[in-house]
Amino acid sequence: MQLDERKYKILQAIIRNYLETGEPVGSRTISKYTDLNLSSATIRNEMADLEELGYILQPHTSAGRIPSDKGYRLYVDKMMEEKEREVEEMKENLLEKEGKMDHLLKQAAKMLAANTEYAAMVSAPQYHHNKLKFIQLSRVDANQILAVIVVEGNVIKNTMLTVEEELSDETLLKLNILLNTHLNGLSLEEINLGLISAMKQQAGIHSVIVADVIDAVAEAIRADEDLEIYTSGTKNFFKYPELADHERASELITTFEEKQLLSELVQDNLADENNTGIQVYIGNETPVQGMRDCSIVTATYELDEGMKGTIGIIGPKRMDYEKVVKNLKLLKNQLDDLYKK
Amino acid sequence: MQLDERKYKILQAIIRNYLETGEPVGSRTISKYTDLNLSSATIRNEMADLEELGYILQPHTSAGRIPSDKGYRLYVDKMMEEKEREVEEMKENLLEKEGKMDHLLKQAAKMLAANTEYAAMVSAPQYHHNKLKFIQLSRVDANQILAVIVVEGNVIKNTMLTVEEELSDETLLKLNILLNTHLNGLSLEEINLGLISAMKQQAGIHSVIVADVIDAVAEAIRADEDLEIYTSGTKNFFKYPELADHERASELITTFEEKQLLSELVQDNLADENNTGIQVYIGNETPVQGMRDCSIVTATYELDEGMKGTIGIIGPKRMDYEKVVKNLKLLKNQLDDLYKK
DNA sequence: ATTAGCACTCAACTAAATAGAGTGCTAACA
DNA sequence: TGTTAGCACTCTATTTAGTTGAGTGCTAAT
Repeated sequence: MQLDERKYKILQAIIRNYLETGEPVGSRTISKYTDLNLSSATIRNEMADLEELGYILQPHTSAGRIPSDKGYRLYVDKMMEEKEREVEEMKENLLEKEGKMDHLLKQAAKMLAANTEYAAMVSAPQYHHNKLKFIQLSRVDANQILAVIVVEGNVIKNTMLTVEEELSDETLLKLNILLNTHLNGLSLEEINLGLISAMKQQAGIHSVIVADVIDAVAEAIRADEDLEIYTSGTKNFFKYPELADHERASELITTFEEKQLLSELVQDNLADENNTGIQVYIGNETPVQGMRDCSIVTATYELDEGMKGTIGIIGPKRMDYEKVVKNLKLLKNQLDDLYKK
Repeated sequence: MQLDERKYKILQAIIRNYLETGEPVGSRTISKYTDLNLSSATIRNEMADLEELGYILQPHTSAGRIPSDKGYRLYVDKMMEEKEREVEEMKENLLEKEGKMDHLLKQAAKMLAANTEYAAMVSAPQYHHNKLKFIQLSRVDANQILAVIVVEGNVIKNTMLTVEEELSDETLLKLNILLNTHLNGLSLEEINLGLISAMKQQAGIHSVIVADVIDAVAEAIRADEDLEIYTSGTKNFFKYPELADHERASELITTFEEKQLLSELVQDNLADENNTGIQVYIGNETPVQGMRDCSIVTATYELDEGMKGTIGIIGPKRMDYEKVVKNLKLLKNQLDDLYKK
């Protein structure tokens, strides 16, 4: 049996209707809803076929049909093609003031959640393949040295170092020069043991400081572990009865709050080199445990200098994919353009 | 009518029992539960009195009694006196590694939530009455200057300034000296308009940079707006049926997620000078809208150099106050001692 | 002052009845 | 051959009535 045009139209009608109501949809509804001018009996026959093909299923014998994951998948794939061009031009300016990055991203998450009425997440950009730009040691107290490390993309990291002996201005200057001449422009991979020991040798009795600074540098460049994820719109889970029973809601909200699992999702997304566009995970396709009853739609944005992050929407399987995709594309464009202006 | 010893014992028994079960408790239960050796009829009489006094109430005519806010209040006040000394000695070391502050606080929130089985919040310390310790301008790029500002308590703030003309090393050094000599050791209040204009004059054509730096300083010292609050244990709301119906849960979780209102709670708490210990808000006493059905228990911790923060538990009114107070005191002590070691 | 006893109340549960949405199948129709 | 009307059937959801049981207030006896 093949999925012909009419069958797809019926499937689409079922899905659209189910998206709205959240209730299983029956043959009579479709018969009236569509402009196919078919009786409910004919629809029933077609629905039996669609069920056999695995696109829809019945919660129980005498209920209407609901879309299966496979059904959603087909629908989404077709829809994505259509929407591709629609977003191209609508690049209004939603992001008011270019405040600090974290405020901005928090704001973005909030906006996404508000616009879509689903739960939203925004990951801070990951700094991949980054190079050291600048190091500065300054004396703050007699025994405290502040190390400021600036990495490509203007990521700044501060570390306070405690030193035993008091350092003279001259020594400090020397160390600054030593660090900058050796390390500037290098990536994490390029700072090898040979280089480090050479530097330590030159630093003489101050090699401890050099070691500390290098540790800090490593941490600043890596910055993997504290991948920040901003979430918003948790309450929207309650809008969809199929997610809102205690068991499920509790699990969902925990997953959403802990962010550990979301973080893995983001990592996967970013690791996938050829993933440039929108990613849709339906039901069991999701890599996130505890969100099997949801759909997740993500997009990857890229700032200047190879900083990549992920934005995403989490909602019921019957989410309004069109709206969600539109919103994500919009925000993705916003973020992509952010550093180009 | 007076609240005598016996009446209080019955009230206490009612509350204890209600804390456990969450169900209205009847006279017969109390008659057996306590060692007062009174019949249920007698208890009934006393309960009628207690209700008249406003300490307990009936959800409906033929149900048992539940504590009113006033009842909880009395119970908590008495309990607090008793528990005061008990915590004094138990200062185990729960906080493993002294990582960065934010990790530690996140951890603390998690631990609180896990231990108490309620929702927990931990605010990052506020830096009140803080003084400027150190300023450093460094050139990163041709047109980019990095300003590092260190405030008492080693709070560090970075700002990237973009400059029109390229600055020479010499100019930069001059500006550094200018800023440090004028501003170091001053608090926000002490940096007045006269001082600022004097500095601008000395800076000559570079007065724009001075202004920018001063703005950054103001922000660094204030740091009010981005009061960080870490939360954990949202899912615990679901453990208590009286909080878990959709309407309420949705509201609660939003409040908890948005943190705006929590932030106000923290501010109030910190502003209250003579609030050194544990604060308990029962039901309508809470300053946080949308948590009228909850109790909130908070404690204020204080790090070195006048940095204060708040930790708190949010749960149903029938929360296990004893456990909560114990846990909060413990964590408070941990945090208080953190910088003394 | 305390208590046993009784009539009364009311939420919560149970079981049966009913309604209604939806299906599959069959036979008739174009 | 594809479409449709019609009917018997299924199954959930809702309603209704009846039952249970915990708990109360009041009264009269101890």
